[in-house]
Amino acid sequence: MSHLPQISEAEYEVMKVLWRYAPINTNEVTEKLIQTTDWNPKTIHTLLKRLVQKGAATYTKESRVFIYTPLIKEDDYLKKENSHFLNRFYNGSISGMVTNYMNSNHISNEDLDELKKLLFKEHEEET
Amino acid sequence: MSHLPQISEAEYEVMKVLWRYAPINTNEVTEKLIQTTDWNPKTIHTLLKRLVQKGAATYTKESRVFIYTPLIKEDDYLKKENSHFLNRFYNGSISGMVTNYMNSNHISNEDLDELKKLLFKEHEEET
DNA sequence: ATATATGTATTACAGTTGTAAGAACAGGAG
DNA sequence: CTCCTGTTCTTACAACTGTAATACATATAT
Repeated sequence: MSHLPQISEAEYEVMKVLWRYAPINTNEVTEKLIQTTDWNPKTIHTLLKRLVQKGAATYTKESRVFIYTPLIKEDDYLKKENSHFLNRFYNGSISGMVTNYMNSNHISNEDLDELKKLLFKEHEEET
Repeated sequence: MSHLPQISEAEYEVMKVLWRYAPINTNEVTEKLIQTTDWNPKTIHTLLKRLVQKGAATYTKESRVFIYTPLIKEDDYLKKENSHFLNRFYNGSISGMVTNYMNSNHISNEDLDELKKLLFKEHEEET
């Protein structure tokens, strides 16, 4: 998978649609996105085109219509963004991030329980 | 504190120096940064200037030399970036982020222990 | 065959960012 | 008082982004 292209924030919104619904054509992508954004369809077309240029997605032609498929995996991309974020702000330490988050933001009980479950599971695996 | 200015990645590196060492003059900032980056001093000067323009920092003149001080708090900024990151990639859920991280990246034992400590503490407080 | 409509391709344009170079200015040396 | 040197200020410029508008091409209906 060599190295992932850099995807802007708006482009990422488009990628989320591709990851969830691909193969999906231009109009369908547009429909999905105008439900969650206020973007002009032309804008969405531009973003799709840029994603193809960057190698993040590709398409096949179904007569005159383009049908898009992502070329990079969501997990790989998230992994990259995680690392980048943690390195930038927390010197790579996820516990540093969680510490700061728990101190500065309100953490919901659901989130807290979920975290505990995660760690208990991990703990059992180790034992 | 109204709303925090948007700080680019390179500018953030400069802010870290200001947060740690302010009040600090141009040359001192430059010295610190050329140890950790390969930036030209001119580049650092530009970044300092942009931070002032954006309202992220300010300076006083000591004869011809500028002495910088941050105007925004590191914690506030981190909090903003945390939220932004979690909303963008994990729908605001920190447990989602930790889940993904634990599945995709190797987590060190130190980090894991640290996380557990954090959660146990929180747990005791609740009980 | 041709017009129409609907998709795609090209072009636009300002703001941000990375990365500096060059110009201008002021304080200290002589 | 003048010049040098170190500081700051102005300008540069391309890539990336957000946000589209306009132009072009082609499948389908008539």
